[in-house]
Amino acid sequence: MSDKEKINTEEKILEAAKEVFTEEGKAGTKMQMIADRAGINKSLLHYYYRSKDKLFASVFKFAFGKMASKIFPIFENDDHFLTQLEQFIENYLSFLVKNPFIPMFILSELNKKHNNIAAELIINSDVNIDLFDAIVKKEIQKGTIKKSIKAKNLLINILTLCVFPVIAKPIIVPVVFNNDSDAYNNYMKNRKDEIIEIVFDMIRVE
Amino acid sequence: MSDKEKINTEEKILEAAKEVFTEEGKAGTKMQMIADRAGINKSLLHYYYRSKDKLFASVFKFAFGKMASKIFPIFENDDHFLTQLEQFIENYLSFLVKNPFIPMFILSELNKKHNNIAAELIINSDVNIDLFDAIVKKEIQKGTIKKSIKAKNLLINILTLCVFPVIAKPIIVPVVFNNDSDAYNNYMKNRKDEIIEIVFDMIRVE
DNA sequence: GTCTATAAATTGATAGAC
DNA sequence: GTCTATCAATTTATAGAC
Repeated sequence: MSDKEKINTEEKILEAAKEVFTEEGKAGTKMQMIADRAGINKSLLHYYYRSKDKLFASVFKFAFGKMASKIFPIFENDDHFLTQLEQFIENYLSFLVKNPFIPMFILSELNKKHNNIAAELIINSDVNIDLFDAIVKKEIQKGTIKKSIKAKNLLINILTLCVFPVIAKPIIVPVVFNNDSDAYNNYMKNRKDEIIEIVFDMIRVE
Repeated sequence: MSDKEKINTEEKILEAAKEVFTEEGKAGTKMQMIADRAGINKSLLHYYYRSKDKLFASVFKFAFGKMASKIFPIFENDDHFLTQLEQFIENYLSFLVKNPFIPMFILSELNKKHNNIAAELIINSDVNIDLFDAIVKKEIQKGTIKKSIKAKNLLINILTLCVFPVIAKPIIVPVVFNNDSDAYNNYMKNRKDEIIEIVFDMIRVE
């Protein structure tokens, strides 16, 4: 059999594994579910990925990498800081709405005591906030944002405001919007402008 | 054997189940773990709670109830709205820091497609935001807060700012604070004042 | 590479002695 | 009420035919 088809099967497995793991979590995922979703035999999962742990590691690594890639390179262009901020929030929110299970999956697995695999992958990643730190410092010197702003706090607040309404959807829809999904969707449609207003108020020079 | 000891065993099981379920999730929890944590025989779990599903339902109900009880009655006194807001944020944050796994547990289980038990318990609960809605409306009429404030959005934003830094701790500590736990703890110590400043800025009449 | 068959271990749940 | 023993089902993983 050709190399091309080998790649296809391996890819099919990984795609199916991404779906099932992110939807059901590591412990809730069974190898049979992944095989069914990929439309192949269960044995092939082991042929390509050896064990459930190794397949999970691949999926978690991908999910965290995708999340990080959406967050960290966004301030690498030369636009005005406020423009960058606005672009980031729009871009990140749209990513989250399209991939609502990824942040929940990452946070949930990291909070489990019996999942060292996930925690170690984070520690061994080279993700950091040095770039964002430097940009904020520069903007403060330029006088475009409030002097008391701390980069770490600002970043956490921005991510907070974007992520939470997505992962809390199953509780917001019934409790806040009386099971009216359209009301929630409409709320999320306006969320970008709301976040931008809040964040701009945070950093505005007084 | 006396009624008193019966209650003690049943309680011991429930306490152990709360710990294990919230830490490891439903699928990640094994009945043996709960028995070990409670210091009793595995069979007793079934004697008192019939099945894993029923025990999970008890724990989820408790967790959601505890969370709701911390959120919703706080605006039922006659204090000034801003004072109530400040008290709520302080109270809720301190609850979250003491019970960091409860919000993650609730959100994680609700986001799983194969967990109808959790979703149904939410739908059948009578939690709603009518009271908070009414209070915000009244404050707008009194002119103490901005006219354009929407109660639903305000509530989501407040909860967002409180909950996220707690559930995202395992990612904030390594990525934002370079594995410096003390820096994170210090950040959380100042979090109350930071949230209050943000929220007051949101609702301030211009 | 892909399948069937099956091993080996785990786990939820029950029976029955005390 | 609490324990030991055990069942039955599930699930990860491997062996071996094609």
